[in-house]
Amino acid sequence: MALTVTDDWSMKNTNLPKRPTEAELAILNILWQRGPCTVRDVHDEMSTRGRIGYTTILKLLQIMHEKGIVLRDESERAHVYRPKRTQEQTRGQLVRDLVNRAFDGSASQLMMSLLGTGKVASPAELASIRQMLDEVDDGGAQP
Amino acid sequence: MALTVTDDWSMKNTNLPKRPTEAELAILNILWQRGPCTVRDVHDEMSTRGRIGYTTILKLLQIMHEKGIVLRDESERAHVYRPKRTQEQTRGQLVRDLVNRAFDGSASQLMMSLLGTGKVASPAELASIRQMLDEVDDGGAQP
DNA sequence: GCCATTCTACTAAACTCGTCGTAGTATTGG
DNA sequence: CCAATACTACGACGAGTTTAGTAGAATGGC
Repeated sequence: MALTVTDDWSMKNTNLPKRPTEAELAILNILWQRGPCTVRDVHDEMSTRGRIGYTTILKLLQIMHEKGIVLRDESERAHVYRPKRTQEQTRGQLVRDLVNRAFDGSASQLMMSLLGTGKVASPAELASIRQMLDEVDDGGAQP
Repeated sequence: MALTVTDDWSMKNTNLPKRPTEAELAILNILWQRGPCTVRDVHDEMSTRGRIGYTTILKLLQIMHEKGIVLRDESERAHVYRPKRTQEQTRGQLVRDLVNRAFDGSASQLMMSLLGTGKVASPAELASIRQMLDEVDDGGAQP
């Protein structure tokens, strides 16, 4: 794809993780929240949000397994799936990706956009952000 | 799609904007940066980043026009394209989308992830963020 | 006037994503 | 033991995305 925005890599990118698709992320969210799940577990959870076929979830999880997004325990008849990467890792990846694709690599511009939506106006959120900022600033000067 | 995370719609969602695809966003970035462009303008800019066909860009822009993502001035032979929505609007949309899809609707959690990447450690960026935070906090109490 | 260039439109191939049906195999309840 | 049930694997399909080739119209240089 000639349109990608030049992630600075150094050849042989065979093992770098691709970002999950929409449906994959929805499944990962359930896996992170509920821990290792069978197809049925995931499907039950999904079903509370809307109509979705069992085999659809099955197929998605099989594909995610092929891609290496999830790990599979096949020791029991009902295979048990769990995420390969942590939620934090994946979130970081998604954020980095968005910063590169839409914010010219500038994290602070993303912040600005975030604050500009008015969706973050809650005082609790602001306080939380300030605290994080302080922590980063304090311990940020790495030895 | 039963897997979408329940955008709260109220019927007749015909006019809500969908988020641009990867290639569309790349083109929009050029349009925002350079102002209204012909297909050739966009293609020339794209060509500096990699090999890409002229008609590929043409087709993309035609599709984007059909979708209403860009506006087209056909008064000259070489049609001139410009974004329909501002960069800020689109950025806000993308950020909101990511917050909902991957951060459980919590903007502050996105902040945390952003600060955790280490990519934002630049003092200048931190200062910039602090300032933004102050401004939001100050004028945040809407009349 | 004519030929090369430039532009748009049309067509379509290759690929991904999301969806699900069907088939086959293993487990289990009566 | 056998029928119902539950599970995985496989295949397929429709929609959307990205890519590009080709046709045909408009323009311009000489």
